[in-house]
Amino acid sequence: MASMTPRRFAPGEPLAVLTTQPLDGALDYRAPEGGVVLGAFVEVPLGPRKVMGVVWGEAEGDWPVEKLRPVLGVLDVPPMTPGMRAFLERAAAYTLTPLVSMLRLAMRVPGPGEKPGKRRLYTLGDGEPDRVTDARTKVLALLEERRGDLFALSELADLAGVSTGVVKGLLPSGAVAEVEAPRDAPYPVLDPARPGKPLAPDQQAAADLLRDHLRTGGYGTTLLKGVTGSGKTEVYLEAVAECLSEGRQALVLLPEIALTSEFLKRVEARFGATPAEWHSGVTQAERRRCWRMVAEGQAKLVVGARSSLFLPYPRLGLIVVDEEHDTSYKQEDGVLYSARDMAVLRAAEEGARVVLASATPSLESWANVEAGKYDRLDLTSRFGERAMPVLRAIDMRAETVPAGRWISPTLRGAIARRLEAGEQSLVFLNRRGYAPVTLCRACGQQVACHQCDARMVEHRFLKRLMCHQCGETRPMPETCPSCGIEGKMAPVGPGVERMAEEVAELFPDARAAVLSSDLFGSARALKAAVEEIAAGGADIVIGTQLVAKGHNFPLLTLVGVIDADLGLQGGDLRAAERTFQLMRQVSGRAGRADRPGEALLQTYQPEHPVIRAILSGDEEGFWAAEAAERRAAGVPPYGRMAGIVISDPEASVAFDLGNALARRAQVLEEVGAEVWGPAPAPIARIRGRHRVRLLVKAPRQAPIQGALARWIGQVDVPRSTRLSVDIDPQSFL
DNA sequence: AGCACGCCGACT
DNA sequence: GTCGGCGTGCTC
Repeated sequence: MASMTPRRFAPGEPLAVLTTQPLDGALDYRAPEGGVVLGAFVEVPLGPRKVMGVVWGEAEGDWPVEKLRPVLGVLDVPPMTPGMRAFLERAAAYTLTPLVSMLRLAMRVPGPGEKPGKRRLYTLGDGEPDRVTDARTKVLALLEERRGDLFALSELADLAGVSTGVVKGLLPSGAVAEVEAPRDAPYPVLDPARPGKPLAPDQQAAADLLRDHLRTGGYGTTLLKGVTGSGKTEVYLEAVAECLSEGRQALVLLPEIALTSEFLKRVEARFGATPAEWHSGVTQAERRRCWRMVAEGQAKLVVGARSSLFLPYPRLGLIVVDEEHDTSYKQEDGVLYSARDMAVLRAAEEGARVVLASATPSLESWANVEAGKYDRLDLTSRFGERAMPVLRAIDMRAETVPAGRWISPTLRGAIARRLEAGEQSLVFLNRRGYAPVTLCRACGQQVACHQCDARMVEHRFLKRLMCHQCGETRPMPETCPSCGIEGKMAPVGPGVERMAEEVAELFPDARAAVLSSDLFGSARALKAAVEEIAAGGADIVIGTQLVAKGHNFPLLTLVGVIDADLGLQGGDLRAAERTFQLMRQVSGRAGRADRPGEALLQTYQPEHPVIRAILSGDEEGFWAAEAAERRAAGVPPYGRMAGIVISDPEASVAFDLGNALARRAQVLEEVGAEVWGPAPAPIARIRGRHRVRLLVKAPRQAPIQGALARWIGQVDVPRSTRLSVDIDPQSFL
């Protein structure tokens, strides 16, 4: 393991280098002058170019030794550890992803090999610009919004959508400041010995157990389950503290960037300093610093998105996956992986502990506990004796709601009572935009996206129609695109923006606020809005599932769910689980110490088992029933599945390949797997590419990856065609 | 991924 | 004749 002296290649000795170029595997080179160790980050010649790679092992030997070119140079960063290399290989094998794609995830950092010298970075200055132009305003607005961040020149120009000249032009007036930043400064030291918040008895017991696990050492996974407000964070921060005091590194994964700043504050309160941060919103300068300090073992705690699993920790002791059930942990484009599963894989390679935290764990984790693979810790008392909200269904069949309206008289009355009492209400609808469908009252046609097999969604706030598949927008049409008749386009169905309109009509004197991801340009703007609402800046909040994710609204005592049945449609394998989790999460937003909350679910099927399980709060019962159903059907987590999506500009090309695969399913049947399809994917066209899907279902213990690789290896994929394999798919689009 | 090579159709 | 479209193949 890590204690062994690494294999050293003498100058001129052949070795294999894995580059980030999309080649099949590693290429052979000669070790440079001075030699090189296994795992070293190197620069090698590839054709006319210089590319980065990692010394991966002994030479492959399939290329004439006399033709080998020497490694150009060794980068000034610690070599990749054996644990990291093993993790990338296992992750590649598990997800059926080329190893080089995995390596790319691990090397997504600007200039890892550059010497840590000084560089010029740019930030907001205190001067006023001598002249104001559109381009200048863009730059200043960006810097204003991201006050405190340091940008590289080209990065700043890129993000603002201007040329570098614009930024330079703002320097003399002092509106933009140039700073000579020492590159890659170490992070402030976190102090695990600082006293934490006093813990309730059940929190203390859980924290003690997690600390014990870390002291014992070795891999293991614990499911930390606790209702909203039960103090899961305080508990796992104790595990982080133990990890830090042992001199090992810890990683906390959060499902959404918008949650990081609040979390960073809690870390600072606990450990006296802010940890390293890694997600898509972090600047290049900061990414470089983080990557390097992690590699050197100086960054002890990283808070980040799923990609922070691929940072080069030399001494990883703990990975926390907060809100482990969250679907955004599944990467749905590019490399398809589940950060929750990869966290377990990485920890197993590093001999680290995993804590999966959630109020509503995934059925996968629940089943792993049942199977004895994971430990389970429960936090039962709600913090400050906060009671769980009262949950009730509103039977929509018994309510009278006019056409084009969705708030029932019962819900309306409940909101009115909260208004009188000076308390907040949340109107929840998991649908962005104004209306999900726009149709022509003359010909009945719905407006569809040109590029995708999907309806355009009206976003009245943007005054445009938007495709939720490809993001394309176009102006709201006056005349029907199908029949050309004017003035007959009509919105059908509710979205949050339309709910805001209804709320304004029903409660004209109330202050209403809409929280939907597309209404905020940045995580910062969203956070500011959330904070204002939490402080009492609105009486009625209208929100999408964004509001279910960990934000706290202390004044909120009522949650009204407009359509509790929404998630149950579509027949997705996880529809019941998702609805159950979402409803519990969103209901958990209501209530506070001195006033219990209430959650009202508008439903047309109050007798549906899922709705009844949500209302009764019988979680274990729900899971047991859901588990029994999945076991009987042989689907995850009690069976393996893989989704194969074939896409091509030509529908027939995609179908031909799908049929060719279906005909050669013998190799899959040999391991007990079945193939379904090909069939048009649920979204049959995205960005002009026709999509065909096959589903593979196999028993839980079947060696599915090898069989899939052999199966797909039998066919030739045309250049224009893309074939992706999704092991353990979460959504079936 | 890049980048060169090369094989066909519209120009000087 | 030859400029340049982008399909095909190669990189140790």
